[in-house]
Amino acid sequence: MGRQDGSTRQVSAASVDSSTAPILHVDLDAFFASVELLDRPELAKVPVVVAGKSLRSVVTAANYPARKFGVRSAIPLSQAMRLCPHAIVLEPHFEKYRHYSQQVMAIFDDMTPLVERLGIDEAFLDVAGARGVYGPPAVVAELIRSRVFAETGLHCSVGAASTKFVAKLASGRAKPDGLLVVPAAATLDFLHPLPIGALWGVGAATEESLAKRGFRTVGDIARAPMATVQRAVGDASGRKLHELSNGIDPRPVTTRSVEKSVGHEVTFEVDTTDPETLRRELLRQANAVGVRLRSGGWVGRTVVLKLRYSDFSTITRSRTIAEPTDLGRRIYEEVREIYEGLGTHGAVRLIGVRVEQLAPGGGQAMGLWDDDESWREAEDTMDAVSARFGRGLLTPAALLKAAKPRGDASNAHRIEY
DNA sequence: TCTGGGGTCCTAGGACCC
DNA sequence: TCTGGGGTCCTAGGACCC
Repeated sequence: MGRQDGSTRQVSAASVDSSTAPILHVDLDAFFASVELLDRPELAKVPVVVAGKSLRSVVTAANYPARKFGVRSAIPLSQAMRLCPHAIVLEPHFEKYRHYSQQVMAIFDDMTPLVERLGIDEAFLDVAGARGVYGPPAVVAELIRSRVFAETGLHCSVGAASTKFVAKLASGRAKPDGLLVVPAAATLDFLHPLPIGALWGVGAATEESLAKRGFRTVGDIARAPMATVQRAVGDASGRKLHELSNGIDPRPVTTRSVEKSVGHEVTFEVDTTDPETLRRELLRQANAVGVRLRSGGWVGRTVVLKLRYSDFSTITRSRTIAEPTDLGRRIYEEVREIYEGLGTHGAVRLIGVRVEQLAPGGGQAMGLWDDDESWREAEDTMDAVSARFGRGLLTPAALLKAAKPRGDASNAHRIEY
């Protein structure tokens, strides 16, 4: 606490004028790891890593003791274990994370109607209108932080600023368990010393291409002519980076946009060339995508197959169909045809199915097969029915009975709902 | 023990239409 | 007198974010 940084300060709620910083970015600290530690408080002070149990998994979260060793999200678990051999590895429990996420988001919703969720563990809040009820932004921020801890046991950090971009940077600076207010007048002093990697949309590749042209800090970008930046990274990104560097970010806090695509993908434990394995996986994923389309009330027009080979090279092949669909069966047909059209190929590391160009729709028939996948399809169907009509109306057994009469495995069936 | 799974956005080329 | 330009859709790939 009490970090000093030019004209911005990590503050207690009362000590700084936050009235020009009404955009909050709230970010839960080491979220997955923190949730796991609620059940294992004895591990709080030792390095803890959350990662899947696959040999090929990557770190999904690391607590702060683990980060001291250089362990970060998205690095391979094997690398994490080299960096920190005594780290405790815990398996993720996504249901639990969703539960805590909902609890925290409900607190946000309680403070202001202008909440923009950003994934599972962060959100933007516009609290300009909350002043009359709760006070200025810094007070609202501290209220949120204390409520989140009191009601969930989780710590979060908050950045308060005049724009979304600066608020997000500020919350990162405030971590862990802090609040950083950047008043509007302090924005450029705060931004310009930062490395260009701090800019939204500047990852490893862009950073390198900008570094080659002599850009090191956000201030360097801000002072350059926009056209120079655009030549380096393209028109759209160039304009965006130049504007962000000058503190310009007019994006409002908006309550959730619509989905644009739905997909699933899986990395095999061992690379495979077996067409049967690949087809089976495509069928499973196509069904899962269909279930999610139907439960969301969407139909999609473009079906995408994704393959990653042993050497990590990745291809996508897509097809746009005339009649949008929400049927796993239909998606599978397309994706299988695309796959068959590829001809021979090397060993496959990852396979995925995605459906794009979503539009509202649905309520069509759902396909069922009389093959080995029928049980799974029936379960998926149940999920979709439940999502629409609530649980308890039909049992999977009753559904299967309707779909698969009297041991006759030769006919395909459909059920309408 | 090299590299997950969910996404969004942008670019670039070709087809096609006017 | 052999080649323009704008707009839109489709496809493939890549960067990036959480």
